Amino acid sequence: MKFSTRTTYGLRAMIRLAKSWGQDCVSLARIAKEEKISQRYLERLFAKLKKTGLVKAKKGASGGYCLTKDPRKIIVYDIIKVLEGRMSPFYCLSEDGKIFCEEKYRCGATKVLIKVQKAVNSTLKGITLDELG
Amino acid sequence: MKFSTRTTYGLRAMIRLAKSWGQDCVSLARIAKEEKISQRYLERLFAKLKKTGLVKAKKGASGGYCLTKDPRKIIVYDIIKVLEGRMSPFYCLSEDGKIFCEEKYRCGATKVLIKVQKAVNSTLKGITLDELG
DNA sequence: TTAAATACCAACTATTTTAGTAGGAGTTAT
DNA sequence: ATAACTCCTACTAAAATAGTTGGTATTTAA
Repeated sequence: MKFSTRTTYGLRAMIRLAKSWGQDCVSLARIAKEEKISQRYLERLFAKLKKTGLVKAKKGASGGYCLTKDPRKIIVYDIIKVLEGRMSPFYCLSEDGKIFCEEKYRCGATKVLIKVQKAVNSTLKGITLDELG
Repeated sequence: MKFSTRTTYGLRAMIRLAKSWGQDCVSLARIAKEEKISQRYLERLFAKLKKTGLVKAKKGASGGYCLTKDPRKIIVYDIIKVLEGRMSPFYCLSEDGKIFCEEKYRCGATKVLIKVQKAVNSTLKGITLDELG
């Protein structure tokens, strides 16, 4: 059970943006260099983050990305959900904890997974981006 | 972020053994049939579970596996740890929460991972096998 | 107005992990 | 003796992860 590097990379990049909140955009080239992450890989991650409205982009020279709102109002759960793609600990659970599998009446394992999911989600929902600087 | 099928399969099999606690061993052929899991795959999972002492085996005809102790005393965390192989949410964390990565002083992401790890572990440590029947 | 810096788009690839399968050897109750 | 088991090691197919590659579009700064 683990998070992918996407999550860590993306979080670190977002933390970097939080540091420059209220100032100019930060280019991916810069973040990539500072955080030692592949720029090309970051580009792909930021495409997602932009699509969901967590960041906005400024094209052209001296462009880059910046947050769309105050880092104190950005919930870490929302970032990780985008990066990780799926926040359910297993296939028979949806993100909000609903059970898919037909055999639910005899699968005690789902009981465990539901508890884990709740614990993880409530943890992540209780952290804001600014706390990570 | 998810658990592998190993975890679900293994948990279900362990729950099945808990059901027969105090009685005869249960063969993998039977569990595989009842739970609709590949027997060959279960064999491999049980090799691990046996190695860590969670179950014991009885060879030969009418043999099988059974728990080594009362399911009320078996912690789900210990089962999943064996099955999943790694309980750390990311590479730079060890199972007990220690930080490996050199860049820890500037990686706010680890703060998140540590919290998640604690939440998951304490959840799993609070569930015993008998509760899942 | 041109050149450099940037985001943006889509496809490709290498590596690792997952989820098994296959073949057989050793044990034991009946 | 034989059928029902565990047990051991290696192999394989599919998926996910972690990137890379090549190129286009847009904007700023010189």
